[in-house]
Amino acid sequence: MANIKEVAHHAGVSVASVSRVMAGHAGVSEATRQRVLAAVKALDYRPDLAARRLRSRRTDTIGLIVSDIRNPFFTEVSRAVEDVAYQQQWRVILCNADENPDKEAAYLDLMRDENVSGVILSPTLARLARFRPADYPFPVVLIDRCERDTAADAVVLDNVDAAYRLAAHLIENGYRRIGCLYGAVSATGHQRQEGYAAAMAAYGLKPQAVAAQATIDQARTAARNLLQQEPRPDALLASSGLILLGTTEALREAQLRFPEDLALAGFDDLPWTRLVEPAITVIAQPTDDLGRAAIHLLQQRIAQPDQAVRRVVLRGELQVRGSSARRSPIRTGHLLTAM
Amino acid sequence: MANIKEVAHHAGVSVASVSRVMAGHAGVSEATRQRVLAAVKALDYRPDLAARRLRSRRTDTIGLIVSDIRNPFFTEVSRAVEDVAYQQQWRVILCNADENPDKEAAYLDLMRDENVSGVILSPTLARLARFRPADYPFPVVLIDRCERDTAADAVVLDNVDAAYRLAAHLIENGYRRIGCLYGAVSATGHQRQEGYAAAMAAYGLKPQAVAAQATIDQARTAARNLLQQEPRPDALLASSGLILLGTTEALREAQLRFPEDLALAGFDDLPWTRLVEPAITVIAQPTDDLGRAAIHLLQQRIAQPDQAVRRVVLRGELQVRGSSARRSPIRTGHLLTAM
DNA sequence: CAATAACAAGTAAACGATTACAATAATTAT
DNA sequence: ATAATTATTGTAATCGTTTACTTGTTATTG
Repeated sequence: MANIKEVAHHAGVSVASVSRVMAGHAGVSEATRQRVLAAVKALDYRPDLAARRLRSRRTDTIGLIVSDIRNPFFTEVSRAVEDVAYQQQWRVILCNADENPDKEAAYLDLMRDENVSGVILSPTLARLARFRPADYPFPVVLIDRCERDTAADAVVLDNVDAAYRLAAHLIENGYRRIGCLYGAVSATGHQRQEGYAAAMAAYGLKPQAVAAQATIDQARTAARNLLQQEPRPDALLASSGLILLGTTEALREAQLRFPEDLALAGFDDLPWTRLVEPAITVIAQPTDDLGRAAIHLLQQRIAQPDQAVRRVVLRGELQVRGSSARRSPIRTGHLLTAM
Repeated sequence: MANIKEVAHHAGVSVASVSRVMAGHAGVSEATRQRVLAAVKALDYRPDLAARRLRSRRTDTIGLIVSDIRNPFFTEVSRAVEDVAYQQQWRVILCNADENPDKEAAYLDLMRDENVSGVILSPTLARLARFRPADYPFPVVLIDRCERDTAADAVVLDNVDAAYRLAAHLIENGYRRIGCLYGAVSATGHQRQEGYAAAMAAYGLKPQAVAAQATIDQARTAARNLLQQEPRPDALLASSGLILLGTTEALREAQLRFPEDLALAGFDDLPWTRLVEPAITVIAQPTDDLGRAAIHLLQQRIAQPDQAVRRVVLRGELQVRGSSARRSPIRTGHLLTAM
């Protein structure tokens, strides 16, 4: 592979001129620009990124640390992030921390080693609790998870609001003993549980929330337990796509039909929620917007390290489907007038 | 951040010794090793990767180019690849080529710029047709797609065999007019169609295959068309998870029940295939093994550039479920005796 | 027309590691 | 005890860029 010296020699100019042309800098005449470009083409020259990064001290690389790319929510988000990044000639290093604080720490160290320009992070509960941007040698934008008092750039769903609306929808459709399965290991799960509890309280109902790991298997087990309760819940709210999946499996297993035996609703508008019969009522998350907003925030922070901290809060969209269909009119009517 | 010089000075040794200790090379006494380690700790030193890569001319980075990470098959594979890679201190650059040859070419150029140690590639049809490892400045391992005569390292499913078994299963369960929806843009789709056609031929049945883009929307449209045919197929075989999803949507839309109105079977054992009722018969792909095998092949190729070309062929596992349940005994008995 | 500004192009010093080679010290062999 | 060998350590060149600074030209201005 040709290097900058050979190109310079071939074009009859100095290496500085070649560098300037490659970087698109001003201060180079059209004539030399053309000669350089010709030489570049003739020699099939491409600047060496390692050398460039060493000298310029910038990598144009960002880290994306999520819990697990197999979680459809993160799959979508990462795709959005990568699309924007590559369009702007940035590289993305994707890492799966598996909600494991040690792994998360290891990946953050790796980001330091790579001298990344910035990181988009979906933090574990432990890290989020004491998160301060100043503790990191690079800009960080949080996604999906953020507490009310977190002083950091972040892009999140309004989880409390979304869960509130989802629970309120169930209540208004006549359900009373609504159980909630929420993710124990993330701030998001807690906030959704909070929104659910608030809705229950607003309608004078007793909440019954059960924490579960955000995996299909754990959710299935947790749902099984909830279904053993006496009296059995008449509706179930799942705080994420994976938990909804596990919960639905538990219902199938117990041969319970929705909405006849109990209603079902959850988060994340995944294709399969429209395939089961009846289709499942969900809160759709704007994953694409979320990913794009995150990388844009990051870019702005990189450009202006001292700008004020920003938080982008996105609204989830309630998709009403058959799984939460209105209950027998007798009870429903009663509630609606009581409101 | 401290650099190697400062560490050397702090430890009272030369930079060479520090470098040797960091690289874990032999030829350094235990005494100096300890002094260096102490200095490293004291100064919180981490070697600069850009400098190391520039000088050593190796990046310990691999590229992973797939069509779309949102395709669950690739989501799983990439997760497996990343797990193995990070364990060995390698970096992964993930790229989505969207079955677009131009994008694919752009990403391969990027791999060259990054001077990657190797690439794991799921090639477009166009590239695969004239694929020669020697055309690339880095080792390449193909995944998911590979022709019989491709002279390159590859890890693939035995697609023809898997599709044959899936089709044979339908036939043996009494179905006759079996339609096949296969991915038009990938070698995999074609091979699965081939296996399907072979099975149909073996049983003296007329194949009816329809090509579709491997997206949910396109598959739904294609399935609609197939369902319009007279006489209507009595079974449908979908050549990938996404196509199966779109096909299932089309069935729901047309209010057709499986297996009563027609049987259904496909590829990829995704969680939702067990959630619909009845559950769907599928070929499960060993995505984890596939990812691991790919990165291991790549490592061996990097270590021994001249070793013989290898192909790893994995077997899909048939998961029989309700969607392909045996048809009315009259016809079935007839066929089984005829075998 | 001289003085000054504006612009183009070149020179050479970084950036922070690795590594070939030389030099020295410590062992072992004779 | 000396030579030969081996194990450590240090010196300095090198990887391929970017960029501050210098020099040389050309255009502008009073």
